[in-house]
Amino acid sequence: MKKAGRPVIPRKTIYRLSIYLRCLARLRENDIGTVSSEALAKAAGVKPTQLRKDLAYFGTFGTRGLGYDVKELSVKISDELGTTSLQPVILVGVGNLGLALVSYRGFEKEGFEIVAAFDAEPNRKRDKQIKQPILGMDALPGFIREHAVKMAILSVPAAAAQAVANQLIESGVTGILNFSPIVLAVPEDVMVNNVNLAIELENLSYFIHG
Amino acid sequence: MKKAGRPVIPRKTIYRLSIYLRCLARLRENDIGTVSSEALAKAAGVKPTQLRKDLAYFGTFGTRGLGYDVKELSVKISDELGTTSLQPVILVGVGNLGLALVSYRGFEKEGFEIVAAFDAEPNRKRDKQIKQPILGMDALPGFIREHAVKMAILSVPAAAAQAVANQLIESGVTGILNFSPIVLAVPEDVMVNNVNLAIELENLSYFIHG
DNA sequence: AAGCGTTTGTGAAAATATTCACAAATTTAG
DNA sequence: CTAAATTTGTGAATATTTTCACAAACGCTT
Ligand SMILES: NC(=O)c1ccc[n+]([C@@H]2O[C@H](COP(=O)([O-])OP(=O)(O)OC[C@H]3O[C@@H](n4cnc5c(N)ncnc54)[C@H](O)[C@@H]3O)[C@@H](O)[C@H]2O)c1
Ligand SMILES: NC(=O)c1ccc[n+]([C@@H]2O[C@H](COP(=O)([O-])OP(=O)(O)OC[C@H]3O[C@@H](n4cnc5c(N)ncnc54)[C@H](O)[C@@H]3O)[C@@H](O)[C@H]2O)c1
Repeated sequence: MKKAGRPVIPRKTIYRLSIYLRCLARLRENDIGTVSSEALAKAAGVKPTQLRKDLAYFGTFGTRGLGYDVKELSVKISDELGTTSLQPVILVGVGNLGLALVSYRGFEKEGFEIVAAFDAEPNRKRDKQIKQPILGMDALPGFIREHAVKMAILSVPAAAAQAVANQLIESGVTGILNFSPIVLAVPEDVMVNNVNLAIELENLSYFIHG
Repeated sequence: MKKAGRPVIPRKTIYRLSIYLRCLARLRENDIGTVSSEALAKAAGVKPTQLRKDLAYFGTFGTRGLGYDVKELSVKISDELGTTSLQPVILVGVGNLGLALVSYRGFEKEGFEIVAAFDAEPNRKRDKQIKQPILGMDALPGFIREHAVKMAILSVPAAAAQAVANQLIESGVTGILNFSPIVLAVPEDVMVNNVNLAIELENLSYFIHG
């Protein structure tokens, strides 16, 4: 679960490293060679000391008096996050949301590729204009094992989510990005990241009202 | 920004209250009248003490020896979150993702209604089978003011996100659910919740690999 | 090559968040 | 009605995360 022989890096730090990586990418696009912790932190929406502390968990990359080399820091963070090679991901549930996700071309440049989609009714969905194959659920276990897929996006209705999650885990998936509005019960060696849009709205609503 | 005259409730607690509310809803569907902190915490994926501590921020609702009344606790949490009345939300950017969100019928039962959608090219989108009107960006400021809209879902391309956010804020929006993969710069009385799917995948990837 | 200005890296301190431990309240069984 | 069994609510203890404060390191200018 954790990188062996290395300090345990807090979950929140890992999350922020992803943000830094995206800010650095934009600096690179603008041909900016070096950046100070102050400038990068501002772009990422955090405090400079937090940025430096985050980086300190896995190395020292800056030059005092100057700042960080944009390209070098990008590579170091990528290395740490393990996003240097393209990772295969599958998606289950090609409905309204699933289709939008499968069509999205933005994941590839961030290191992920949705290699196949699965649905209980694959034939109804086959006419869609997407490059991935849409397969039936019977093909799921074989595909996962054959392609050594470790991550899945789950966008089926809430009522089906736990059952589908069980199938995924059974076949070897250990990371699930769950869009259905329920809390999945999973073994502790499986990690679930929930994206619950109603909760995000509710949260916003609470904090913006007096 | 905060509820006046009440204790400050941590952001993470507010987030979990939303989760408890959804677990309670499912208990209600199953006609379960009371629940212990242990059972509810298990359903929500947290520890019982944390659940009790979270509730303690804004009241005491349980009966010792018995647990919580499911219906009563639901109402109390809803009250606290302010989700007792339907809130209007607008969406800007009716592309692949935006269309899925606008079509989604699940928000209403959670207290939110997407009342209108906006796009730079509304006419190209008008053939879609959705109940909301799709309007041009020129109609945005008027609509926001007229309907006193406070929250917006932003699903435009990254390159347009900051400019659109500025327009929203200018017109009176104070809460933005941002799907574009950039960090928005906003005044401090405006709150942004980011949903960045690539980061969620990256995060999963980190923790599942050894 | 010396001095100045800048910016990093990091222990220590402060702030937050979680968990523990247990008294108090209440139900249930007898 | 009493005693045993539960389960809450919460102060105190831990753990985690963020922020502070400043010495050390480096580039740049002269
Ligand atoms: N669409 C949104 O904007 C949105 C927003 C928030 C949350 N969600 C959640 O995301 C999930 C998907 O939403 P949606 O709007 O795309 O729903 P949808 O009904 O459009 O699509 C669900 C898809 O899952 C497939 N499916 C159903 N049972 C299955 C099973 N057992 N195995 C495999 N596939 C199965 C269906 O055939 C369908 O294609 C839901 O849980 C929903 O609550 C969606
Ligand atoms: N589709 C996905 O699954 C997905 C996943 C992760 C992130 N995102 C992010 O969500 C956002 C939307 O993604 P998408 O796939 O729906 O993109 P899209 O290109 O399909 O849709 C974008 C829509 O925004 C409209 N638009 C463009 N500029 C505008 C402006 N200035 N004002 C108003 N409307 C404007 C376009 O007309 C289009 O309808 C992007 O930022 C993308 O990076 C999408």
